[in-house]
Amino acid sequence: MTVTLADVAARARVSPATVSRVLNGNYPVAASTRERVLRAVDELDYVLNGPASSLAAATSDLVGILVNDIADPFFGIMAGAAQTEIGGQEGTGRAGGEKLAVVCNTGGSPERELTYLTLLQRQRAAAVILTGGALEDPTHIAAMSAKLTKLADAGTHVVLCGRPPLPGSSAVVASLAFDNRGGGRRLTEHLLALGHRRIGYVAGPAERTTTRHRLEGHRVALTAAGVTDDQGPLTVHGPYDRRSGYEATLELLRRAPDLTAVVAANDTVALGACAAVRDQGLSIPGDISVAGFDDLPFSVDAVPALTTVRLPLYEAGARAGRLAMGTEAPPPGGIATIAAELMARASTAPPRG
Amino acid sequence: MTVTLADVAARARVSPATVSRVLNGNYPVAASTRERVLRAVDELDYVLNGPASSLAAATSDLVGILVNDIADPFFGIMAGAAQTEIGGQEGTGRAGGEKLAVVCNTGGSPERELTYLTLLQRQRAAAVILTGGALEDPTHIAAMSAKLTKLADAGTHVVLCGRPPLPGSSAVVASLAFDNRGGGRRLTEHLLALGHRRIGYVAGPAERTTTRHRLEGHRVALTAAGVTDDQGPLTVHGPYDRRSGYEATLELLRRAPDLTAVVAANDTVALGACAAVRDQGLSIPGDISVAGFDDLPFSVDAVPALTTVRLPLYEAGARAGRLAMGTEAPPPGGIATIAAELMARASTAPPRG
DNA sequence: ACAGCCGTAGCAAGCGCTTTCTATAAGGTA
DNA sequence: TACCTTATAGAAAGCGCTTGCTACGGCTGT
Repeated sequence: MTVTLADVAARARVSPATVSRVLNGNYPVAASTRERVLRAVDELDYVLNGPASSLAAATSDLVGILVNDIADPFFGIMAGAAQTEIGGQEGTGRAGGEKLAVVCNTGGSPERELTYLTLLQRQRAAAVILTGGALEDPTHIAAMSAKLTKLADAGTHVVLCGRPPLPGSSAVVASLAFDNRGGGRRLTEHLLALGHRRIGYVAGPAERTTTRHRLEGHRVALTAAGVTDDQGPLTVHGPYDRRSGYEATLELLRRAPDLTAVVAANDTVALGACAAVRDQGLSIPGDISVAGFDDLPFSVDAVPALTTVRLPLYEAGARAGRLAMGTEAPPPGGIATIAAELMARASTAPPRG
Repeated sequence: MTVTLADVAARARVSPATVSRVLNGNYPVAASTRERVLRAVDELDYVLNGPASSLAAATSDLVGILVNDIADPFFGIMAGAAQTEIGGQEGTGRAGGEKLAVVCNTGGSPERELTYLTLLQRQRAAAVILTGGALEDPTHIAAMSAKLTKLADAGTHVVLCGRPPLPGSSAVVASLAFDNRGGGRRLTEHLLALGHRRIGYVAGPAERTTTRHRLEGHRVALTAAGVTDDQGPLTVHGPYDRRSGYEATLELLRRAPDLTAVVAANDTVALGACAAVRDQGLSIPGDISVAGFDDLPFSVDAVPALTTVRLPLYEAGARAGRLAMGTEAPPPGGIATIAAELMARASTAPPRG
């Protein structure tokens, strides 16, 4: 029923060892022999048994990419870039670095994150890329550190992309972190420069690094401008989705009717915020300025075009992919910070009057 | 270094067979023994060797989900739903149906599609879900049919989601196809009912089933309304992205200055179309009505809210996941068509004058 | 009280491949 | 011509797990 290496060997009149070597291309095989083997492979339509191969070689060609929300382009772009870098590298033959880059959706759940890591560990994955913000729960951080250390010890490359280095396993992983703090700061500085003083902030889930860093940047800017007073009430937390932006903005408008600007945790949230502002009969940016974060592709097409902070998601994902493959040297100390650039567009303007 | 089953067995003072059975829970083991084994597993921090397990059992817990573009929420939503259905099913213990649901990004490339299928075949995947439109190239169809048949023969469940049944391997796979034709027809009927007669169409790539079906629906509606004449010139093909919508719309406007409506291949394309219309100094829907397809989450937030055709992406993905798991009975004949619902919103209105 | 069962656990044979070590045939050198 | 490289192929020992079959107490039934 199933064609095995031995079948191919028999047909090519060589030993199984030779077939294996032809397929893996890591040992000299005479050209004529190789050709005979390759022909047999084709004729029998042979497909390597991955598990058997992985078991014998004690390695696998699986690369896992963990994302918090696969339906969010923020992750899709990074994951796609990484996958391209990993899967598309080979052009010559059938043999060689055929990696299976796969993305796993944790849905933001710490349990699923750990579960996926265990599953990948089971498979003896060649590499693992963790994307997006991390949870700041101490228990979970400890569990993750332990897990990642174990993975790294087993030879799995671990790369963090868009996620700050994890305390406790710093040495074993490469980390590409976005400058969320700096981006957040510049965004709010932009608003302050326009003259805004009453600025609402729709933050992401409280326990995520991304959320905290962006918010910190925001506050740093505010403090530097001396707008420190009534801070608490003008910040609302919620998930990174459209609906959260909508509801939080309504809430902010209720709390502070004199609001002149809303900064959202990301572009998706900003879209919800825009909808809320409009549904209140207010105009953007005439009555309220709105800003996002990430600069996802749709942001430039929003009406009005969304002021936001551009993160080089594709480039970061690609680099993470290369790091995972060992194609690119890790940054000094294993840690690199990726710049975030302010994109001032039409959704922000000086406050009325 | 690495902890193996035998180590656990030794520590628990049982045979390896017993440990295996405890872990797999498919054979009676006395409660006291089980507990002893479980304790040893914990103490040694044992992680099953996936490849070895798969090899011995001749099955794997990998489920592959192929998508054309991972950065597109259209696929993200379906894939996420499927993954939830597959990965999230187990709540009780550590053992049992722990499947590793992973998504693979083909980027729309037929080679990569085949490559991923081979890779999954290597891993003896438990199931494979193919999402989104298929390429209509005969060579590729034949290759896919052969591959999928082989996969199915090897015991892999094959499910198509948002993709019409493949000729030649009909019996081996379950197929959930969207009613793209019907949706396309109803959308254009809506525009016709509003009074539009000069309707431009920004189609997707010519060789995809999705593209063809939506376009066919459009033409059926047009023909039924007697608007058959100058059809060709009012259709432009391009990729399923924002930019294509922008450029194609500019082109359409150039070709037919009397255009009163533009139908886009999907919502993302529609967003580009809207941008183009606006950049020409025209208003939506005052001067030009614009419609999309898919009803992605952002469509309702567009300004004006986008008229589109709603596809139950989440439900379809979840169902595909269940089909792949064997949790749900396949539809009669293995084929189900999923309804598409018109969502008439503010981006379409009667033509001026 | 003895045969026959049921419930558990162990033995041992692989699963299909990789890889170390060994064998052999050329080819080169003295 | 005899000996030593070099290039290439084969033999065989696992990799760590699953599972069919066997073994062995303790019960039940008559």
